[in-house]
Amino acid sequence: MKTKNRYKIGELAKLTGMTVEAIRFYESKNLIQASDRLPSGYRIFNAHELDKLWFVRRAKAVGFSLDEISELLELRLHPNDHSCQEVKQVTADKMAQIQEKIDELQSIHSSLNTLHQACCGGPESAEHCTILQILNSEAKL
Amino acid sequence: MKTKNRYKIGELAKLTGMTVEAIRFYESKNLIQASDRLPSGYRIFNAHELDKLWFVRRAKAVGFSLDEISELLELRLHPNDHSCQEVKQVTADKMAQIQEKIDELQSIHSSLNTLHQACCGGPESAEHCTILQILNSEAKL
DNA sequence: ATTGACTCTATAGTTAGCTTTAGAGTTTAT
DNA sequence: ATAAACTCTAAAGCTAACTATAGAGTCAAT
Repeated sequence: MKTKNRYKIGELAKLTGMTVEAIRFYESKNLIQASDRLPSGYRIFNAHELDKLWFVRRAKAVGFSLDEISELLELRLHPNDHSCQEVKQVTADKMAQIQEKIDELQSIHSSLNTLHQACCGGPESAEHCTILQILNSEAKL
Repeated sequence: MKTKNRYKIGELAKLTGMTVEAIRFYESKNLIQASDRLPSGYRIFNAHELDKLWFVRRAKAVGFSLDEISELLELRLHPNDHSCQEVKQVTADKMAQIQEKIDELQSIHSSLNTLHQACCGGPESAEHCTILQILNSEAKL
């Protein structure tokens, strides 16, 4: 089964839940590129660009700016050592940054969970009553 | 050892790495509150407000809006079932949302790691060369 | 063949989250 | 006691990331 490979901008919008205008905006920022144009000027996008749009959505949801997303999308192995060193460096930096975000999210998640459990008569309900108090008391462990 | 409990706005700024103006802005949005004012009008913040500022910083870094952060900060157990149900609901929703973010971050992290390893002669360097290709190939596993 | 849905470019407007500016008073270190 | 550093309010300005508007052309279904 072959997957479709020519999408008009409105189709992309429906598939990704973005607006047509947002997609044109991302194109103007070079996050994606129309793979073709009809004689009328209509943009045509291929499946690869659709994948990129999904990536943009996901990366945005976790707090990356469009500039950072652009950097991630442009990361690619090249067959020479110069760019290889660059990729090693950038990936290492980004991974560290992402790991920090994961850690933050996990501690917020765990605080929310404590709050959730303490609801309606959990054993901690007397001592802990806000996210901050939980974050602080957990930090002391 | 008692921890300090009266901070002027400039001290908070130094401690948290925020600007004085940003802190006043957060106060204007009710994310934090001055616990006191000097006769001169100078704001005085206590240690609890300092903790809140740190929370704001961390939550912002993982993509929460100030409105969402405000919601999280206001979450607290109350001694009646009505608000308890609300807290249960809100915490459950936020936890699910956070878990999604963690999953996104982990898949991006793992793609970056593959890219990182493939650099300079890793075994995958021939097949995979961008984040997207890695994300896609991993999705197929 | 025509009409309704879609797309184009260009430009202006919007919202969130700050930053800057201006002018005036306050604190603190010498 | 005075100057440097800090703080105040109010209002305007800025950047990122869109959204909306206008006017014109295009496509698809009847």
